[in-house]
Amino acid sequence: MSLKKTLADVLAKAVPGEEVTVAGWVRAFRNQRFIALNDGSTAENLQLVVDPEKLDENLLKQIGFHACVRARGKLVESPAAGQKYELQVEEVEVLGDNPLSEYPLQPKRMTMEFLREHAAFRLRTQTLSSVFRLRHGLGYAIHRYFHENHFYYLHTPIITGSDAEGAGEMFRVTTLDLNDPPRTEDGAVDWKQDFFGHPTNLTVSGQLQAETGALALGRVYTFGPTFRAEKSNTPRHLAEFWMIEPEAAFFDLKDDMDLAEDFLKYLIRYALENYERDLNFLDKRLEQEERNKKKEERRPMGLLETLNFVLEHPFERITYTEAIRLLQGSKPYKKGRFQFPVEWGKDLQAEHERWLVEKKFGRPVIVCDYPKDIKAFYMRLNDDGKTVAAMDVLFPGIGEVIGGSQREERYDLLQQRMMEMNIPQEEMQWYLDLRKFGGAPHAGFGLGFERLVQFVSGMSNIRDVIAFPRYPGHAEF
RNA sequence: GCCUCCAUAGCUCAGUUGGUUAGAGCGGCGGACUGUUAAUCCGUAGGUCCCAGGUUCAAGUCCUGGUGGGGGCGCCA
Repeated sequence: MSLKKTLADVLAKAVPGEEVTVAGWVRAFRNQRFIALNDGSTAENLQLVVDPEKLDENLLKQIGFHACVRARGKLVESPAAGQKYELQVEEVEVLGDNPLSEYPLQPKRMTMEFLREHAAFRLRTQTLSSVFRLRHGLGYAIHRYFHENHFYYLHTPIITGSDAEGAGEMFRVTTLDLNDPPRTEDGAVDWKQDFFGHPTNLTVSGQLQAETGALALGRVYTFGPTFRAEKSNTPRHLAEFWMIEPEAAFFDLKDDMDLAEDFLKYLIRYALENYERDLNFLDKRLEQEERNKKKEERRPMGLLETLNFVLEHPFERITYTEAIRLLQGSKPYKKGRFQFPVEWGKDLQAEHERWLVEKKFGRPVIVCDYPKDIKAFYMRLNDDGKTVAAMDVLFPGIGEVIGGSQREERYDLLQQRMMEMNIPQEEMQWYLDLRKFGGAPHAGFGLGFERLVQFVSGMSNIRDVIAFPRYPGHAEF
Protein backbone atom coordinates (compact mmCIF):
# COMPACT_ATOMS: atom_id res chain seq x y z
CA MET A 1 0.00 0.00 0.00
CA SER A 2 1.23 3.49 -0.69
CA LEU A 3 -0.22 6.79 0.38
CA LYS A 4 -1.27 9.55 -1.93
CA LYS A 5 1.71 11.77 -2.75
CA THR A 6 2.23 15.26 -1.40
CA LEU A 7 3.93 17.99 -3.36
CA ALA A 8 7.00 17.41 -1.19
CA ASP A 9 7.05 13.75 -2.36
CA VAL A 10 6.55 14.72 -5.99
CA LEU A 11 9.31 17.33 -5.96
CA ALA A 12 11.77 15.20 -3.98
CA LYS A 13 11.53 12.23 -6.33
CA ALA A 14 10.72 14.02 -9.56
CA VAL A 15 11.11 11.87 -12.67
CA PRO A 16 10.78 13.84 -15.92
CA GLY A 17 8.04 12.40 -18.12
CA GLU A 18 6.18 10.90 -15.17
CA GLU A 19 2.45 11.53 -14.99
CA VAL A 20 1.29 12.84 -11.61
CA THR A 21 -1.80 14.24 -9.99
CA VAL A 22 -1.35 17.06 -7.49
CA ALA A 23 -3.71 19.19 -5.42
CA GLY A 24 -3.14 22.38 -3.50
CA TRP A 25 -3.79 26.09 -3.23
CA VAL A 26 -2.90 28.65 -5.86
CA ARG A 27 -0.20 31.05 -4.70
CA ALA A 28 -0.17 33.01 -7.98
CA PHE A 29 -1.65 32.72 -11.48
CA ARG A 30 0.37 34.61 -14.05
CA ASN A 31 -0.25 35.34 -17.66
CA GLN A 32 -3.26 32.96 -17.70
CA ARG A 33 -0.65 30.27 -18.05
CA PHE A 34 1.46 29.72 -14.93
CA ILE A 35 0.03 28.55 -11.64
CA ALA A 36 2.27 28.47 -8.57
CA LEU A 37 0.76 25.63 -6.55
CA ASN A 38 1.44 24.79 -2.92
CA ASP A 39 -0.13 22.08 -0.77
CA GLY A 40 1.55 22.97 2.51
CA SER A 41 3.86 19.97 2.57
CA THR A 42 6.89 22.07 1.65
CA ALA A 43 7.91 25.69 1.22
CA GLU A 44 8.51 24.92 -2.46
CA ASN A 45 5.80 25.53 -5.06
CA LEU A 46 5.13 23.44 -8.14
CA GLN A 47 4.59 25.44 -11.31
CA LEU A 48 1.64 24.21 -13.33
CA VAL A 49 1.60 25.22 -16.99
CA VAL A 50 -1.83 25.34 -18.57
CA ASP A 51 -2.91 26.19 -22.10
CA PRO A 52 -5.63 28.84 -21.74
CA GLU A 53 -7.06 28.01 -25.15
CA LYS A 54 -7.79 24.46 -24.10
CA LEU A 55 -9.51 25.45 -20.87
CA ASP A 56 -13.09 26.44 -20.28
CA GLU A 57 -13.36 30.19 -19.75
CA ASN A 58 -15.35 29.84 -16.52
CA LEU A 59 -12.85 27.38 -15.11
CA LEU A 60 -10.02 29.75 -15.99
CA LYS A 61 -11.73 32.56 -14.10
CA GLN A 62 -11.98 30.42 -10.99
CA ILE A 63 -8.25 29.83 -10.84
CA GLY A 64 -7.07 32.63 -8.58
CA PHE A 65 -5.20 33.37 -5.41
CA HIS A 66 -5.76 30.66 -2.76
CA ALA A 67 -8.33 28.79 -4.83
CA CYS A 68 -7.94 25.05 -4.33
CA VAL A 69 -7.21 23.06 -7.49
CA ARG A 70 -6.31 19.54 -8.50
CA ALA A 71 -4.32 18.91 -11.67
CA ARG A 72 -3.09 15.94 -13.63
CA GLY A 73 -0.25 16.18 -16.07
CA LYS A 74 3.27 15.33 -17.09
CA LEU A 75 6.26 16.40 -15.03
CA VAL A 76 8.93 18.01 -17.22
CA GLU A 77 12.14 19.94 -16.75
CA SER A 78 11.31 23.64 -16.77
CA PRO A 79 12.73 25.66 -19.68
CA ALA A 80 12.66 28.84 -17.55
CA ALA A 81 14.66 29.86 -14.54
CA GLY A 82 13.01 29.77 -11.12
CA GLN A 83 12.21 26.09 -10.84
CA LYS A 84 13.73 22.83 -11.89
CA TYR A 85 10.54 21.01 -12.80
CA GLU A 86 7.05 22.02 -13.80
CA LEU A 87 3.82 20.23 -14.59
CA GLN A 88 2.38 20.33 -18.09
CA VAL A 89 -1.25 20.21 -17.19
CA GLU A 90 -3.59 17.92 -19.12
CA GLU A 91 -6.55 18.20 -16.82
CA VAL A 92 -7.37 20.72 -14.09
CA GLU A 93 -10.26 20.86 -11.67
CA VAL A 94 -11.24 23.51 -9.12
CA LEU A 95 -11.93 21.82 -5.80
CA GLY A 96 -12.62 25.06 -3.95
CA ASP A 97 -13.41 28.34 -5.62
CA ASN A 98 -12.14 31.45 -3.78
CA PRO A 99 -14.25 34.59 -4.31
CA LEU A 100 -11.51 37.20 -4.06
CA SER A 101 -13.77 40.21 -3.65
CA GLU A 102 -14.72 38.79 -0.23
CA TYR A 103 -11.49 37.00 0.78
CA PRO A 104 -9.53 38.87 3.44
CA LEU A 105 -6.02 37.77 2.40
CA GLN A 106 -4.21 39.30 -0.56
CA PRO A 107 -1.35 38.16 -2.75
CA LYS A 108 1.01 40.68 -1.22
CA ARG A 109 2.91 41.33 1.98
CA MET A 110 0.55 41.48 4.94
CA THR A 111 1.48 42.53 8.46
CA MET A 112 1.52 39.94 11.25
CA GLU A 113 -1.03 42.04 13.15
CA PHE A 114 -3.45 41.88 10.22
CA LEU A 115 -2.93 38.13 9.76
CA ARG A 116 -3.58 37.54 13.47
CA GLU A 117 -7.09 38.83 12.88
CA HIS A 118 -7.56 36.12 10.23
CA ALA A 119 -6.26 33.10 12.10
CA ALA A 120 -8.43 30.74 10.04
CA PHE A 121 -6.49 31.59 6.89
CA ARG A 122 -3.11 32.80 8.02
CA LEU A 123 -1.47 29.36 7.92
CA ARG A 124 -1.80 29.52 4.13
CA THR A 125 0.79 32.28 3.92
CA GLN A 126 4.40 31.48 3.16
CA THR A 127 5.65 32.87 6.45
CA LEU A 128 3.19 31.14 8.75
CA SER A 129 3.34 27.83 6.91
CA SER A 130 7.12 27.83 7.21
CA VAL A 131 6.88 28.68 10.91
CA PHE A 132 4.46 25.84 11.53
CA ARG A 133 6.43 23.25 9.59
CA LEU A 134 9.40 24.31 11.69
CA ARG A 135 7.33 24.10 14.87
CA HIS A 136 6.38 20.56 13.95
CA GLY A 137 9.99 19.65 13.19
CA LEU A 138 11.19 20.99 16.53
CA GLY A 139 8.47 19.05 18.33
CA TYR A 140 9.55 15.89 16.58
CA ALA A 141 13.23 16.55 17.35
CA ILE A 142 12.41 17.03 21.03
CA HIS A 143 10.88 13.57 21.25
CA ARG A 144 13.73 12.11 19.24
CA TYR A 145 16.40 13.67 21.44
CA PHE A 146 14.83 12.43 24.64
CA HIS A 147 14.15 9.00 23.20
CA GLU A 148 17.78 8.66 22.11
CA ASN A 149 18.89 9.67 25.61
CA HIS A 150 16.55 7.34 27.52
CA PHE A 151 14.09 9.91 28.76
CA TYR A 152 10.51 8.63 28.90
CA TYR A 153 7.59 10.81 27.86
CA LEU A 154 5.40 11.28 30.91
CA HIS A 155 1.96 12.86 30.54
CA THR A 156 1.41 14.97 33.63
CA PRO A 157 -2.11 16.25 34.36
CA ILE A 158 -3.58 19.34 32.77
CA ILE A 159 -6.10 19.73 35.57
CA THR A 160 -4.26 19.91 38.86
CA GLY A 161 -5.42 19.72 42.44
CA SER A 162 -2.41 21.64 43.59
CA ASP A 163 -2.16 25.41 43.63
CA ALA A 164 1.20 25.46 45.33
CA GLU A 165 3.41 25.21 42.29
CA GLY A 166 4.15 28.86 42.69
CA ALA A 167 4.82 29.52 39.03
CA GLY A 168 2.08 32.10 38.61
CA GLU A 169 -1.62 32.92 38.65
CA MET A 170 -3.85 29.96 37.79
CA PHE A 171 -7.06 29.42 35.85
CA ARG A 172 -9.75 27.90 38.07
CA VAL A 173 -11.51 24.79 36.75
CA THR A 174 -15.00 24.23 38.10
CA THR A 175 -18.43 22.84 37.21
CA LEU A 176 -20.17 24.90 39.90
CA ASP A 177 -22.80 27.40 38.81
CA LEU A 178 -20.99 30.71 39.17
CA ASN A 179 -24.28 32.59 39.44
CA ASP A 180 -25.48 30.46 42.31
CA PRO A 181 -22.72 28.31 43.84
CA PRO A 182 -23.55 25.97 46.72
CA ARG A 183 -22.67 27.48 50.08
CA THR A 184 -21.52 26.11 53.41
CA GLU A 185 -23.25 27.15 56.62
CA ASP A 186 -20.92 30.11 57.05
CA GLY A 187 -21.63 31.36 53.54
CA ALA A 188 -18.38 30.34 51.81
CA VAL A 189 -18.43 28.50 48.47
CA ASP A 190 -18.81 24.79 49.18
CA TRP A 191 -16.06 23.25 47.08
CA LYS A 192 -16.95 19.78 48.34
CA GLN A 193 -19.82 19.86 45.90
CA ASP A 194 -17.56 20.66 42.92
CA PHE A 195 -16.73 17.93 40.39
CA PHE A 196 -13.50 16.88 42.11
CA GLY A 197 -14.65 17.65 45.63
CA HIS A 198 -12.11 20.45 46.05
CA PRO A 199 -10.81 23.42 44.05
CA THR A 200 -8.84 22.59 40.90
CA ASN A 201 -6.86 24.62 38.37
CA LEU A 202 -5.19 24.32 35.00
CA THR A 203 -1.56 23.36 35.44
CA VAL A 204 1.21 25.95 35.49
CA SER A 205 3.94 23.29 35.42
CA GLY A 206 4.25 19.52 35.35
CA GLN A 207 7.52 19.57 37.25
CA LEU A 208 6.38 18.33 40.65
CA GLN A 209 4.56 15.38 39.07
CA ALA A 210 7.51 14.77 36.72
CA GLU A 211 9.72 14.34 39.79
CA THR A 212 7.69 11.26 40.74
CA GLY A 213 8.55 9.90 37.30
CA ALA A 214 12.25 10.69 37.63
CA LEU A 215 12.40 8.83 40.95
CA ALA A 216 10.93 5.74 39.28
CA LEU A 217 11.86 5.69 35.59
CA GLY A 218 15.13 7.58 36.07
CA ARG A 219 14.71 10.06 33.25
CA VAL A 220 11.39 11.49 32.12
CA TYR A 221 10.11 14.56 30.32
CA THR A 222 6.78 16.25 29.91
CA PHE A 223 5.73 18.13 26.79
CA GLY A 224 2.30 19.62 27.03
CA PRO A 225 0.12 22.70 27.40
CA THR A 226 0.65 24.98 30.38
CA PHE A 227 -1.52 27.84 31.57
CA ARG A 228 -0.74 31.10 33.29
CA ALA A 229 -3.47 33.60 34.14
CA GLU A 230 -0.99 36.48 34.31
CA LYS A 231 -2.08 39.60 32.44
CA SER A 232 1.18 39.70 30.56
CA ASN A 233 1.02 41.78 27.42
CA THR A 234 4.37 41.19 25.81
CA PRO A 235 5.71 39.56 22.62
CA ARG A 236 7.21 36.77 24.80
CA HIS A 237 4.20 35.65 26.89
CA LEU A 238 1.09 33.59 26.32
CA ALA A 239 -1.68 32.50 28.68
CA GLU A 240 -1.59 29.03 27.08
CA PHE A 241 1.77 27.72 25.94
CA TRP A 242 3.60 24.43 25.55
CA MET A 243 6.38 23.55 27.91
CA ILE A 244 9.05 20.86 27.85
CA GLU A 245 10.19 19.71 31.29
CA PRO A 246 12.85 17.02 31.56
CA GLU A 247 13.55 15.64 35.02
CA ALA A 248 16.43 13.25 35.67
CA ALA A 249 17.51 11.24 38.67
CA PHE A 250 21.20 11.41 39.66
CA PHE A 251 21.65 14.73 37.80
CA ASP A 252 23.25 17.62 39.63
CA LEU A 253 23.19 21.23 38.45
CA LYS A 254 26.16 20.78 36.13
CA ASP A 255 24.52 17.76 34.50
CA ASP A 256 21.37 19.86 34.16
CA MET A 257 23.26 22.67 32.40
CA ASP A 258 24.99 20.16 30.15
CA LEU A 259 21.61 18.69 29.26
CA ALA A 260 20.13 22.12 28.51
CA GLU A 261 23.00 23.12 26.22
CA ASP A 262 23.26 19.78 24.42
CA PHE A 263 19.48 19.65 23.97
CA LEU A 264 19.15 23.18 22.57
CA LYS A 265 22.05 22.65 20.17
CA TYR A 266 20.58 19.35 19.00
CA LEU A 267 17.25 21.03 18.24
CA ILE A 268 18.85 23.92 16.37
CA ARG A 269 21.05 21.53 14.38
CA TYR A 270 18.03 19.39 13.53
CA ALA A 271 16.16 22.43 12.24
CA LEU A 272 19.12 23.57 10.12
CA GLU A 273 19.56 20.11 8.63
CA ASN A 274 15.91 19.35 7.94
CA TYR A 275 14.16 22.65 7.36
CA GLU A 276 16.65 24.42 5.15
CA ARG A 277 14.06 25.70 2.69
CA ASP A 278 11.80 27.13 5.38
CA LEU A 279 14.72 28.65 7.26
CA ASN A 280 16.06 30.23 4.07
CA PHE A 281 12.69 31.83 3.48
CA LEU A 282 12.42 33.03 7.09
CA ASP A 283 15.98 34.34 6.93
CA LYS A 284 15.14 36.50 3.90
CA ARG A 285 11.88 37.61 5.46
CA LEU A 286 13.66 38.73 8.61
CA GLU A 287 16.30 40.54 6.59
CA GLN A 288 13.58 42.56 4.86
CA GLU A 289 11.85 43.29 8.15
CA GLU A 290 15.14 44.47 9.64
CA ARG A 291 15.64 46.95 6.81
CA ASN A 292 12.67 48.96 8.06
CA LYS A 293 14.25 49.35 11.49
CA LYS A 294 16.59 51.96 12.81
CA LYS A 295 20.23 50.91 12.75
CA GLU A 296 20.61 50.68 16.52
CA GLU A 297 17.53 48.43 16.78
CA ARG A 298 18.70 45.92 14.18
CA ARG A 299 19.86 42.43 15.09
CA PRO A 300 23.62 42.01 14.98
CA MET A 301 23.25 38.89 12.80
CA GLY A 302 20.80 37.36 10.37
CA LEU A 303 18.70 34.34 11.34
CA LEU A 304 20.84 31.58 9.81
CA GLU A 305 23.99 33.29 10.99
CA THR A 306 22.62 33.43 14.55
CA LEU A 307 21.62 29.76 14.57
CA ASN A 308 25.00 28.67 13.27
CA PHE A 309 26.79 30.94 15.71
CA VAL A 310 24.92 29.42 18.66
CA LEU A 311 25.86 25.93 17.46
CA GLU A 312 29.52 26.74 17.11
CA HIS A 313 30.12 28.41 20.48
CA PRO A 314 29.85 27.05 24.00
CA PHE A 315 27.28 28.80 26.17
CA GLU A 316 28.90 31.12 28.67
CA ARG A 317 28.37 29.85 32.21
CA ILE A 318 28.59 32.24 35.16
CA THR A 319 27.26 32.34 38.68
CA TYR A 320 24.75 34.95 39.76
CA THR A 321 27.43 36.42 42.05
CA GLU A 322 29.82 36.82 39.10
CA ALA A 323 27.01 38.33 37.02
CA ILE A 324 26.41 40.96 39.68
CA ARG A 325 30.14 41.77 39.80
CA LEU A 326 30.31 42.09 36.00
CA LEU A 327 27.20 44.27 35.91
CA GLN A 328 28.56 46.55 38.62
CA GLY A 329 31.67 47.06 36.50
CA SER A 330 29.69 47.75 33.31
CA LYS A 331 29.46 51.06 31.49
CA PRO A 332 25.66 51.42 31.74
CA TYR A 333 25.91 50.77 35.50
CA LYS A 334 28.61 53.37 36.02
CA LYS A 335 26.75 55.91 33.92
CA GLY A 336 23.49 55.20 35.76
CA ARG A 337 21.75 53.91 32.64
CA PHE A 338 20.14 50.90 34.31
CA GLN A 339 16.62 51.51 35.49
CA PHE A 340 16.78 48.85 38.21
CA PRO A 341 19.36 48.48 40.98
CA VAL A 342 22.20 45.96 40.64
CA GLU A 343 23.00 44.49 44.02
CA TRP A 344 23.49 41.02 45.43
CA GLY A 345 20.11 39.61 46.47
CA LYS A 346 18.02 41.44 43.86
CA ASP A 347 16.80 39.53 40.83
CA LEU A 348 18.39 40.24 37.46
CA GLN A 349 16.10 42.39 35.31
CA ALA A 350 15.62 42.09 31.56
CA GLU A 351 17.99 45.04 30.98
CA HIS A 352 20.72 43.28 32.98
CA GLU A 353 20.22 39.97 31.20
CA ARG A 354 20.33 41.72 27.85
CA TRP A 355 23.60 43.43 28.70
CA LEU A 356 25.17 40.09 29.68
CA VAL A 357 23.92 38.23 26.61
CA GLU A 358 24.10 40.90 23.93
CA LYS A 359 26.89 43.24 25.06
CA LYS A 360 29.23 41.37 27.38
CA PHE A 361 29.33 37.86 25.87
CA GLY A 362 27.44 38.03 22.57
CA ARG A 363 26.18 34.46 22.93
CA PRO A 364 23.79 32.41 25.07
CA VAL A 365 24.57 32.67 28.77
CA ILE A 366 23.71 30.33 31.63
CA VAL A 367 23.48 32.07 34.98
CA CYS A 368 23.49 29.76 38.02
CA ASP A 369 23.51 29.76 41.83
CA TYR A 370 20.95 32.46 42.53
CA PRO A 371 20.17 33.78 46.03
CA LYS A 372 17.68 31.43 47.67
CA ASP A 373 15.22 34.20 48.51
CA ILE A 374 14.40 35.01 44.89
CA LYS A 375 13.87 31.40 43.79
CA ALA A 376 11.33 28.62 44.32
CA PHE A 377 11.09 26.45 47.44
CA TYR A 378 12.10 23.19 45.75
CA MET A 379 15.54 24.32 44.59
CA ARG A 380 18.53 22.70 46.31
CA LEU A 381 20.33 24.80 48.91
CA ASN A 382 24.05 25.21 48.17
CA ASP A 383 26.71 24.70 50.84
CA ASP A 384 27.11 28.46 51.33
CA GLY A 385 23.60 28.49 52.82
CA LYS A 386 22.78 31.60 50.77
CA THR A 387 22.32 30.39 47.20
CA VAL A 388 20.42 27.60 45.47
CA ALA A 389 21.41 25.30 42.62
CA ALA A 390 19.29 27.10 40.03
CA MET A 391 20.10 28.08 36.46
CA ASP A 392 18.57 30.23 33.73
CA VAL A 393 19.52 29.94 30.07
CA LEU A 394 19.40 33.37 28.46
CA PHE A 395 19.17 33.80 24.69
CA PRO A 396 19.75 36.93 22.64
CA GLY A 397 16.53 38.65 21.63
CA ILE A 398 14.10 36.66 23.75
CA GLY A 399 15.75 36.42 27.15
CA GLU A 400 15.02 33.42 29.33
CA VAL A 401 14.26 30.26 27.35
CA ILE A 402 15.03 27.80 30.13
CA GLY A 403 14.71 27.92 33.88
CA GLY A 404 15.88 24.92 35.87
CA SER A 405 17.45 23.63 39.04
CA GLN A 406 18.74 20.73 41.02
CA ARG A 407 15.88 19.84 43.37
CA GLU A 408 16.21 19.73 47.13
CA GLU A 409 16.38 16.02 47.94
CA ARG A 410 16.97 16.42 51.72
CA TYR A 411 13.69 16.05 53.59
CA ASP A 412 14.49 18.37 56.50
CA LEU A 413 15.85 21.16 54.36
CA LEU A 414 12.90 20.97 51.95
CA GLN A 415 10.43 21.02 54.82
CA GLN A 416 12.20 24.01 56.30
CA ARG A 417 12.07 25.92 52.99
CA MET A 418 8.37 25.14 52.63
CA MET A 419 7.69 26.57 56.06
CA GLU A 420 9.76 29.68 55.33
CA MET A 421 7.87 30.27 52.11
CA ASN A 422 4.39 29.44 53.44
CA ILE A 423 3.84 26.40 51.24
CA PRO A 424 0.96 24.36 52.71
CA GLN A 425 2.54 21.08 53.82
CA GLU A 426 -0.60 18.94 54.00
CA GLU A 427 -1.27 19.29 50.26
CA MET A 428 2.37 18.60 49.44
CA GLN A 429 3.01 15.62 51.68
CA TRP A 430 3.31 13.33 48.65
CA TYR A 431 6.08 15.58 47.37
CA LEU A 432 7.94 15.49 50.69
CA ASP A 433 7.48 11.73 50.84
CA LEU A 434 9.46 11.37 47.59
CA ARG A 435 12.44 12.43 49.77
CA LYS A 436 11.52 10.23 52.70
CA PHE A 437 11.18 7.01 50.72
CA GLY A 438 14.07 6.14 48.44
CA GLY A 439 14.92 9.69 47.48
CA ALA A 440 17.74 10.60 45.11
CA PRO A 441 19.50 13.71 43.91
CA HIS A 442 17.77 14.90 40.76
CA ALA A 443 17.45 17.94 38.52
CA GLY A 444 15.41 19.28 35.65
CA PHE A 445 14.32 22.37 33.76
CA GLY A 446 11.46 23.96 31.86
CA LEU A 447 11.81 25.09 28.26
CA GLY A 448 9.14 27.32 26.73
CA PHE A 449 8.38 25.67 23.40
CA GLU A 450 7.05 28.82 21.74
CA ARG A 451 10.13 30.76 22.81
CA LEU A 452 12.27 28.10 21.19
CA VAL A 453 10.21 28.28 17.98
CA GLN A 454 10.47 32.07 18.15
CA PHE A 455 14.23 31.89 18.38
CA VAL A 456 14.66 29.38 15.57
CA SER A 457 12.14 31.04 13.23
CA GLY A 458 13.15 34.62 13.99
CA MET A 459 9.53 35.64 14.55
CA SER A 460 9.40 38.71 16.74
CA ASN A 461 6.02 38.02 18.38
CA ILE A 462 5.22 34.77 20.21
CA ARG A 463 1.59 35.04 19.05
CA ASP A 464 2.76 34.16 15.55
CA VAL A 465 4.39 30.83 16.44
CA ILE A 466 1.24 29.22 17.92
CA ALA A 467 -1.79 28.63 15.71
CA PHE A 468 -4.43 29.96 18.08
CA PRO A 469 -2.75 32.26 20.61
CA ARG A 470 -4.39 32.82 23.98
CA TYR A 471 -3.54 36.10 25.71
CA PRO A 472 -5.48 38.62 27.79
CA GLY A 473 -8.75 39.38 26.03
CA HIS A 474 -8.16 36.83 23.27
CA ALA A 475 -9.51 33.30 23.03
CA GLU A 476 -11.12 33.21 19.59
CA PHE A 477 -12.10 29.92 17.93
C1' G B 1 -0.78 46.24 36.67
C1' C B 2 2.46 50.60 34.95
C1' C B 3 4.63 53.62 30.82
C1' U B 4 4.55 54.94 25.73
C1' C B 5 3.24 55.18 20.37
C1' C B 6 -0.55 54.42 16.74
C1' A B 7 -5.83 54.26 14.46
C1' U B 8 -7.57 57.73 7.05
C1' A B 9 -10.18 52.84 0.89
C1' G B 10 -9.81 45.49 1.29
C1' C B 11 -4.06 46.12 2.65
C1' U B 12 0.30 49.51 3.47
C1' C B 13 0.48 54.50 3.95
C1' A B 14 0.59 60.23 2.50
C1' G B 15 -2.55 64.29 3.88
C1' U B 16 1.37 71.34 5.04
C1' U B 17 0.47 76.70 10.41
C1' G B 18 -7.10 73.79 11.33
C1' G B 19 -9.58 75.98 5.28
C1' U B 20 -14.02 74.45 1.35
C1' U B 21 -14.53 68.45 -3.80
C1' A B 22 -9.50 63.38 1.19
C1' G B 23 -4.94 61.09 -2.29
C1' A B 24 -1.06 57.22 -3.84
C1' G B 25 0.79 52.26 -4.39
C1' C B 26 -0.85 47.45 -3.99
C1' G B 27 -5.33 44.42 -3.94
C1' G B 28 -10.61 43.89 -6.17
C1' C B 29 -13.59 44.22 -10.67
C1' G B 30 -13.51 44.59 -16.48
C1' G B 31 -10.15 43.99 -20.59
C1' A B 32 -5.26 42.76 -23.26
C1' C B 33 -1.26 39.25 -23.14
C1' U B 34 2.33 32.06 -25.82
C1' G B 35 7.56 31.59 -20.82
C1' U B 36 5.88 34.24 -16.26
C1' U B 37 8.51 34.09 -11.06
C1' A B 38 5.26 39.81 -5.97
C1' A B 39 4.49 39.24 -14.30
C1' U B 40 3.23 43.49 -17.18
C1' C B 41 -0.09 47.06 -19.67
C1' C B 42 -5.05 49.75 -20.21
C1' G B 43 -9.63 50.99 -17.83
C1' U B 44 -12.80 51.21 -13.39
C1' A B 45 -15.35 51.15 -8.63
C1' G B 46 -14.12 51.63 -3.46
C1' G B 47 -14.11 56.26 2.39
C1' U B 48 -19.42 57.10 8.90
C1' C B 49 -11.02 59.72 8.20
C1' C B 50 -12.13 53.99 15.10
C1' C B 51 -16.40 55.72 18.60
C1' A B 52 -18.63 59.66 21.82
C1' G B 53 -18.34 64.48 23.45
C1' G B 54 -15.90 69.38 23.20
C1' U B 55 -13.12 74.00 21.16
C1' U B 56 -13.81 76.85 16.49
C1' C B 57 -16.83 80.73 11.36
C1' A B 58 -14.44 76.00 9.92
C1' A B 59 -11.81 69.58 12.56
C1' G B 60 -9.00 63.78 9.10
C1' U B 61 -5.88 67.68 11.62
C1' C B 62 -6.67 70.66 18.26
C1' C B 63 -8.72 68.95 23.46
C1' U B 64 -11.21 65.15 26.84
C1' G B 65 -13.00 60.27 27.53
C1' G B 66 -13.65 55.39 25.51
C1' U B 67 -12.45 51.14 22.22
C1' G B 68 -8.86 48.44 19.36
C1' G B 69 -3.69 47.48 18.00
C1' G B 70 1.89 47.82 18.47
C1' G B 71 6.18 48.49 21.59
C1' G B 72 8.70 48.90 26.57
C1' C B 73 8.56 47.35 31.89
C1' G B 74 6.92 43.86 35.71
C1' C B 75 5.45 38.43 36.38
C1' C B 76 7.89 34.23 33.90
C1' A B 77 8.87 29.86 29.97
